[in-house]
Amino acid sequence: MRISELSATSGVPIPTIKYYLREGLLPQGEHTGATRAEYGDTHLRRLRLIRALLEVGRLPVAAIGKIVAAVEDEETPVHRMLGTAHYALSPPVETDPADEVYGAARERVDRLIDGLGWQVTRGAPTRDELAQVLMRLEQLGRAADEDELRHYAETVMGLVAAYEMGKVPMDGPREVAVESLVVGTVLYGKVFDVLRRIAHESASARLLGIPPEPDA
Amino acid sequence: MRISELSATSGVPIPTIKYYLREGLLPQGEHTGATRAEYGDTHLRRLRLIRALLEVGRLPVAAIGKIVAAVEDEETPVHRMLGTAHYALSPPVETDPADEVYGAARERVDRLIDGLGWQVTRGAPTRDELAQVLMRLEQLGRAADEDELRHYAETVMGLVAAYEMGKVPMDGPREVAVESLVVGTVLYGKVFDVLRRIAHESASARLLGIPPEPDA
DNA sequence: GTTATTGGATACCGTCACTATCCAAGCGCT
DNA sequence: AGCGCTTGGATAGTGACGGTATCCAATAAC
Repeated sequence: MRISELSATSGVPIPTIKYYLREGLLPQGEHTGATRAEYGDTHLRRLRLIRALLEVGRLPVAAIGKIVAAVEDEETPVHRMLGTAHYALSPPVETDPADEVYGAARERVDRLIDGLGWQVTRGAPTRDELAQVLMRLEQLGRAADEDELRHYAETVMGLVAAYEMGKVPMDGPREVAVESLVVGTVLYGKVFDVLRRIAHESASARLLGIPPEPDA
Repeated sequence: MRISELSATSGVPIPTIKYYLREGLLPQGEHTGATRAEYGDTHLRRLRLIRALLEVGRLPVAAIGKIVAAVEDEETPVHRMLGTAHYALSPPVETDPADEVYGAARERVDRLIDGLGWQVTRGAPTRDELAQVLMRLEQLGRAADEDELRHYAETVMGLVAAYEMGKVPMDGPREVAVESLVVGTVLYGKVFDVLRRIAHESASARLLGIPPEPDA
């Protein structure tokens, strides 16, 4: 497959593909001459992954680059690789660590995780991410109830996560494992988010007694 | 409160506050003279809302503008207002409606919602949003199982949404209702998302038999 | 009267994800 | 061999977005 064909099949313009190649998101094609290179199914698949992470997950190109780098470095053990990929999904949280309000929120997060008995690194960026949101909620007068959080975490998220992780093929080739993990995290994350918003609309309509739309 | 004080208390730079005023995200202060205006708690609160939606929810400024406009237009009935706010939370999905693969995904979404008996407008952007994600999942060979989706939707999302909607004070002033709805949708959405990713890490560590970190 | 601040208008900036343009080197067809 | 078209590679430009920076005349406060 030449680049023009790759572009046609994927729907991604050639200059954009070149850009991804430059940024290292997409591996180089197999050179068959000074001005010719051959692309295969891996490239098509990778391209679809990139687009999904960009458009659905709204991940920055740099983060996708990190994920890809972790996959391609054969030295990295699998669990480190999964960690890298996973952490690249957290947007960098810029908060003054000396901020008191933030510190309190962060402590609540640590307590929550410890209380659940979950095995999560101290330095996980997700801890800060969650603390950040809890802080905002407090500032807006809608602080989250700690027991409620714990309840949702154990009855819902724990099960969901365990189920999803079970689907990741750990024994196959490493890039399959990461791709599976990342796709699961990002795309199913979106699925849950949208389902929740759809459910909101329905609940709202019911609550306000809005008559259902007649069938078109 | 003058603008400098508003800036100091909120941590938002003065030029940025001016920018929000220009864009209509923040209502004008009460003019007490040609070169003086007074800001109150409403402004501080609104400012925090804006920052939360921007930084946590990553909503575009234009979307926040729409939400604010819906609140401020007293003509709009409450359920319309909630709808506007809610729909502003969906990023515009640009997909060729003639695309066959997409059409199939969209049908699955409609079937799912009908099957659940949920009351959701035909034109809801969330339907397209979900269809889009399902399509991507298919393209990546990780198509969602329809029964599984239905299961999660009814046992988890339905309950969560009904619970959260119950917290929105419908009888108070309208802007309180919208703010509550929006904050709930966006910030708790993030809470769930992050909790899920944290749970993932824990599940992954367990699955791979990574020893827990010693306490620091 | 002097100094500092304000509201308001306008122009500019940095990041990000592309796009556009060029170019020389082939490839393939005649 | 001649010729047009595509390719890889390099470099520069673009448009959207969320701010910043600068200026200004009109005051308010001392």
